[in-house]
Amino acid sequence: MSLDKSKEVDTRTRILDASGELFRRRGYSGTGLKAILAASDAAYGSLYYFFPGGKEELAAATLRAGGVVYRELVEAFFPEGGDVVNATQVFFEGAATMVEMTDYADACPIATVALEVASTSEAMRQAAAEAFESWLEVLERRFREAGISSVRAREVAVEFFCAIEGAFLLSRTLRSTAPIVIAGRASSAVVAAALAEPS
Amino acid sequence: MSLDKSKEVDTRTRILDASGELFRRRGYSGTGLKAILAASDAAYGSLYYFFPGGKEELAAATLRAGGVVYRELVEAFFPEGGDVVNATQVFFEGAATMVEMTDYADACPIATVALEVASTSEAMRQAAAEAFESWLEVLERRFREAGISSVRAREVAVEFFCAIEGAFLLSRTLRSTAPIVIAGRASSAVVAAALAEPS
DNA sequence: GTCTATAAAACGATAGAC
DNA sequence: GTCTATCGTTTTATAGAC
Repeated sequence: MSLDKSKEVDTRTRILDASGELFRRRGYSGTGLKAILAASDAAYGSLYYFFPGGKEELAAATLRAGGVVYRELVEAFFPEGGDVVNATQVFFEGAATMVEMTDYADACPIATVALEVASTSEAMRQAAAEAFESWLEVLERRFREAGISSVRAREVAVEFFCAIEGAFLLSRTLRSTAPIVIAGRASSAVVAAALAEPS
Repeated sequence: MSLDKSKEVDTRTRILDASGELFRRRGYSGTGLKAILAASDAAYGSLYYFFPGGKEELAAATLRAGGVVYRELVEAFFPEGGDVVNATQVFFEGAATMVEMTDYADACPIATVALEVASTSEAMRQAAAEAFESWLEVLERRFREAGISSVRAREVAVEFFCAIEGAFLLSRTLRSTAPIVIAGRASSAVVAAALAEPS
């Protein structure tokens, strides 16, 4: 950490930013190290200095970084004590806007790589699992705080996750935001119904 | 077509079967042609004889074949005039069983490749989109026949799709069938609620 | 239709100078 | 910490015999 708050990002961060964008768009195997180095304006030497484990270690770190960014995004949309039904609706609307603005390129930072490596790399699978779990924990906590029972809060969080991830897949494949809009309406209705249940 | 119904499958079919399994488990870029040829006991010459466009044409054909198989699976679970609420429940239960039996390797035959190529190959993206659309059409028709309004039938079909695909992703990543069970209960409840709506 | 040999490029990874 | 040169392998694709 330097003392002055200079805005220049260090090489490690530039590599992680570039790999985050490329892995999410083209997948793990579809992204070459050369492309990452070109996009981050770095050299092979730097990559293997920061990530001695090579491509796999870089990808695991990229999954963790993407997991943190997205968890903070969920926390921003679901502030403590806020209206979880409205937050759900607004979250899906924001997701639809992001997907459309990036021409259906940027959706979930984890999903593509997670499906690729789930059966081939245990280290990467676990990094993806921890990212997903951290999102579910935030949602579950907010739903519980809003008055939903502990068991139902976890279930509603899982349903929320499945809805947005499935909608991302369908949206990017069909090149339409309609699935995200439909999944958003359905999810906010699910949250509202869970709130109305006897606790 | 030979006159006798011999059970030996032709080379083209063997290649498509092998690519279907490998692409779904390891993704498009993660699967080499050599692995496909080894698994199908075929030679380079045969592959380029049947698929002159190379890997991309093979993958597009594989996506179409997987789309047909899965559409027929949905049709088998949703027979004409059957109980769509129960069919939804049983479909998710069957999905959970399949995922568990294959040690979390086989879920959706399209999803992994669809996410990989959505932003990089228009031909493959369209093949995946047509597969997904064909599944949605079957579900939508069955929901309409069961008395759900036209607009709602499409929405419920999309919600069904998002739930199962999101659950597949989470299930394979966490190595747990719980997300599929939760998504199945939620989806059958959604179908039941749509049936109860005034048409 | 099938086979092998091989081209040509891209891949991940390493070594060693600075 | 960064850079380049390079190794060895793997990749997709083609050519030509059969």
